[in-house]
Amino acid sequence: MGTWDNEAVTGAVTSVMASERGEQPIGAPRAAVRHPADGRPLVIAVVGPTAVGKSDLAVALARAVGGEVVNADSMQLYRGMDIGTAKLTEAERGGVHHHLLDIWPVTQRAAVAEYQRLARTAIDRLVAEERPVILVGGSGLYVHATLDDFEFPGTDPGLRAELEAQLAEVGPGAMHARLTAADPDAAAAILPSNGRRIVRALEVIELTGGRFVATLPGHRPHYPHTLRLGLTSDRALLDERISRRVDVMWERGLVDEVRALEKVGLREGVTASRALGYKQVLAFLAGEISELDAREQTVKETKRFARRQESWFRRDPHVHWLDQAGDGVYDVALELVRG
RNA sequence: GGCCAGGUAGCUCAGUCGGUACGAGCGUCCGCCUGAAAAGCGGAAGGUCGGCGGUUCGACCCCGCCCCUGGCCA
Repeated sequence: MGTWDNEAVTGAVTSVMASERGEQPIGAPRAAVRHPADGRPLVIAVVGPTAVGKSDLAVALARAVGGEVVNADSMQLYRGMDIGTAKLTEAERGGVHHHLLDIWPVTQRAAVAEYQRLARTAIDRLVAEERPVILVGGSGLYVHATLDDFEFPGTDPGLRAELEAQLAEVGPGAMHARLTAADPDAAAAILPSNGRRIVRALEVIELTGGRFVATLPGHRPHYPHTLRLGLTSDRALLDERISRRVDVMWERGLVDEVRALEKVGLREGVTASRALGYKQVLAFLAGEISELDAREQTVKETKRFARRQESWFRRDPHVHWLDQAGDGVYDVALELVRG
């Protein structure tokens, strides 16, 4: 997210950056952010719902601490999806190096396990270079998979496609019955209506010959030197920010962006074509809904998404929550970072 | 002023030929989530059925009056 919809907190960013300017050259690591236990540079995570101000906080912290940002937003991984994902512009990144942005073509299906590998590789390298890491993003599963012990059992595209075809044919109920026969525990934990999860469970069971663990693992940190910051916001205020953000997306030319991406296969991209805003604009361009409907649905769906993000991050006991509207969020965050 | 349609959950609307509102979608709140996760799935809370009076053992459904909304006529 950019500063363009963050008037409320821009002042705070500026003040932090001003206080750092001169005494802290950008890019230089500083001893203060090392973890007291092992002396290694901190891995800072910034999480929270969409439009709370995560990206700006990340940049401010990175500058203050001489760190680099690693993206944990599933949709910002896509090349060309800029306006609709509120990706920070070069200028807004303020000279801070950002990793894992624009690495996938919109035709590529996203995969958490792949992201986990990439993110950990990036983090490990930065830590080895003695550089603090700021992991920012609202994709709960991605953050969880990166920061905590989390193993994925593997996948097989052919098998997956086959199971998905079967799901389309017989429906989730019948597939769930199969799951019950193969792995009663998994079946008990997955609702019969959730075709998606049933398919994945069947895939894993067939692939590994074992069982499918249908419950998320606990939050056992993979990196010992981690600080997790969560940004919250009053609901009404957040909803307002979301509406404004969508307005700005339209002003900035989201429709044209989608038109351009459509030419390089967005419509065929399993993951990217479902991204908030993009999905609705695609429907508009296909003549299925009006432009106004596309816009209103984007706002509505984004608000819904924000609720899901909140409930996702709420369960992580390691998160230190900060109210986005609170006085000097950035200073408070910085204090936490410096211990 | 007259006629017609309508006033049922926060919103849009179903519904009962009088017997405790089976409501639905959206919204709200909450939860689940192991290779699409900005995805996928589920649960809960909300209604004195416009107001008053009458008929009836019993009315949201019948009658009368009133109020409100939309349309038509004058």
